[in-house]
Amino acid sequence: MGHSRAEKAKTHEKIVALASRRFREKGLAGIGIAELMKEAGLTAGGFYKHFSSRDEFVAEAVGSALGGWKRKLDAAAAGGSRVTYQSLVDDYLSEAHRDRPGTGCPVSALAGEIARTEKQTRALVTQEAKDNIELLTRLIGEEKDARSWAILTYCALVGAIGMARAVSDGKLSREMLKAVASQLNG
Amino acid sequence: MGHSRAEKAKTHEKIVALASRRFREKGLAGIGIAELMKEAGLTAGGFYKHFSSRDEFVAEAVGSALGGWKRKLDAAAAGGSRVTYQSLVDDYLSEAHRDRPGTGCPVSALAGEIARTEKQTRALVTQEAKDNIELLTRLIGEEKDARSWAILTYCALVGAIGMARAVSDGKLSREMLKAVASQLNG
DNA sequence: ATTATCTATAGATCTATAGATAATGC
DNA sequence: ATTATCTATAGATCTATAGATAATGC
Repeated sequence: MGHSRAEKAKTHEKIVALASRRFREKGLAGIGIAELMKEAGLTAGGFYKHFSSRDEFVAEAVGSALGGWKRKLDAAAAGGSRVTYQSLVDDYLSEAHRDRPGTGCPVSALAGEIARTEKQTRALVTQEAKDNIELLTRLIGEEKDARSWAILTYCALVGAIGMARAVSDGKLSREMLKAVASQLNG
Repeated sequence: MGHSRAEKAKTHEKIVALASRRFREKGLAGIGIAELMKEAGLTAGGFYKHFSSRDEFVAEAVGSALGGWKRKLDAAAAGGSRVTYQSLVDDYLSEAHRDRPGTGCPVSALAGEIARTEKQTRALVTQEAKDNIELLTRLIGEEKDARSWAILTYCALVGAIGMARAVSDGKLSREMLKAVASQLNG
């Protein structure tokens, strides 16, 4: 029975981090509180001392997934390794990203389900979309319809990973990733 | 208590058609058998005389949604009203389509969840994707990378509708539909 | 006689809560 | 004394099945 307030904060963070991964892997309805708490090494009963309801919890976990993804992008952009439009497109459309939804872009994994959640969660995705479109617009640079092309890029990336995960034909899946990357990188 | 074999077939079709719509609206896990049967004017008990399990039923309902969507496209292509690349893009990216997932493209509504189903259902989506890519390739015509651009188009369409439904900002949602349409139509 | 649907219910699972236990922190 | 977690459980819901009812179809 862990106990100090500091430990409670750690426990809280651990549950949310685990959920942000599992929800991306199994869907927002694909895993229950009991299973999540068990995986976190806890019992189900303690859950409601951390979260007031499942819905509020889902919103926090999705927020954490979005925040983590954004931090990943920002860190890459800030770090020595220069992020370019092309490197971003290529990394996003990699087979590694396709095969690891749990640590990948939360929007591509959950957009369909998020569209059906209450406004609170959708507002988080809205901010994420705005940030990503602005980042892409900056990376594209000069051209006068840069923002418009950035939006096409973002939608194509999200759609391509979603489709590449949904089809059962590995060859078609790879072709999709390659074709979208090559057309975007032009 | 309806009764003849002909009526049973009708009942079967009615349940599947309703489910193909509700699943697109509420997600594959968003509605249960009891509620579906009630909406169809039946009781839950009869369900398993029509389907051997929920999973098999979901596969059939998704198949029906995909088949219906394909028939819609084929009918439009065959009918007097000429389908062009541009008309297809514009119709797909309409606000009407965004706001009516139940009768819209099943892939944009369910790709994320289908990626997590067994192979049977994913094989259906694979065929749908192949057909749609070929249709788009034909519509694009001459250019030597027509197929590659068709794949980009398909992924962008699916991604744009998914994103436009997920964000809570109506202005951003509309901007996405417009931007993707204008970039694709060149 | 057969069978399509209905009534009733078993058994599993899921969210949520109440109260017990064992730490922390005044 | 307070509180973080655990044990136990209520109540709802969900999939699936067994047996009854009321039609069809030989």
